[in-house]
Amino acid sequence: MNFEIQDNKIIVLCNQFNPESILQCGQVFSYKKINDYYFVYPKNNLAVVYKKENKFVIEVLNGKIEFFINYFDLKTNYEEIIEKIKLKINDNLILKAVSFGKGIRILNQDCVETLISFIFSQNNNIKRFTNSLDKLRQEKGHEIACCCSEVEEINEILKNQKFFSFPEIEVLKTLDEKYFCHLGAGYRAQYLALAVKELDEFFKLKNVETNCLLEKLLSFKGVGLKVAQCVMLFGFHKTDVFPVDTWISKAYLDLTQSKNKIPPTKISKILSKKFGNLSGYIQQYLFYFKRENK
DNA sequence: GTGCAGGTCAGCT
DNA sequence: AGCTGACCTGCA
Repeated sequence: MNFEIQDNKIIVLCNQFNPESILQCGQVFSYKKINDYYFVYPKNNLAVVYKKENKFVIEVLNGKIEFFINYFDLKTNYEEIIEKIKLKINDNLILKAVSFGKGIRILNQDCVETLISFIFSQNNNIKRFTNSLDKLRQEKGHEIACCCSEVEEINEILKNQKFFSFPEIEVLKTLDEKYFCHLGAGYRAQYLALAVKELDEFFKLKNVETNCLLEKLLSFKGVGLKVAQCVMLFGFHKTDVFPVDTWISKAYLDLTQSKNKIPPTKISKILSKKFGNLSGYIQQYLFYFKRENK
């Protein structure tokens, strides 16, 4: 077993779990690191992750234990995935990236939250659009109530720190272009306004096959291949896609030791064909490695 | 001040 | 199909 449950806490027993790399590897924006505590607030849930007696603990402050077991993908054996990667790949850079990103897991995030977040992210800087997302939560979500932690330092932090839920679909549907402009979305505001109108239909796309899902996502204005694949990987756990952003483009040049620019669509095609359903995992390792070692 | 940022679209060949 | 320029705007 990868974990055990004690009251409202999940004690992580496997090695392949590191909150730093999980949260920093580019898949998620709904977290905050305060001192050595990682607060995560997907949808309307709240948990704090920290180290205790050499083990990581996920303390659930609001929400169900089951929700966070699924969220952190704790039932998947990442040792096995890494073994498969090592068997299949002999490339030095990728092996280095895998060892650097030890403890990365692909979260099971809400597809709506992922879609909205990644539309915000296009051609934007992280600071700016995470501010926009925080503002969206504050204004259209609600404050997440939380129970007392067993750690006194966490209770101290919670005195001054509020966390807000991601707005419900019913609320998102009412937001217009003007509102998204007010959040600082810039020209993406119209994309967001169009997207929220289709959320009822979008939400039903679970269990839809990869190609069909991709087609649907690309039909949204403002969703290109990169955002579509991020939503597929992070919001639908489709691990057979390889999102290519600026970091992966750079990593690909290292990988092939070439200096000519190659179109992202082409890179994505080549890499997903090569790595199959290991693509998503390898993408995360490469992204994290390249961004942390600029 | 000014150049950029986890891409995408429209308008070309 | 494949390439190119324009794009909101807060932050460094």
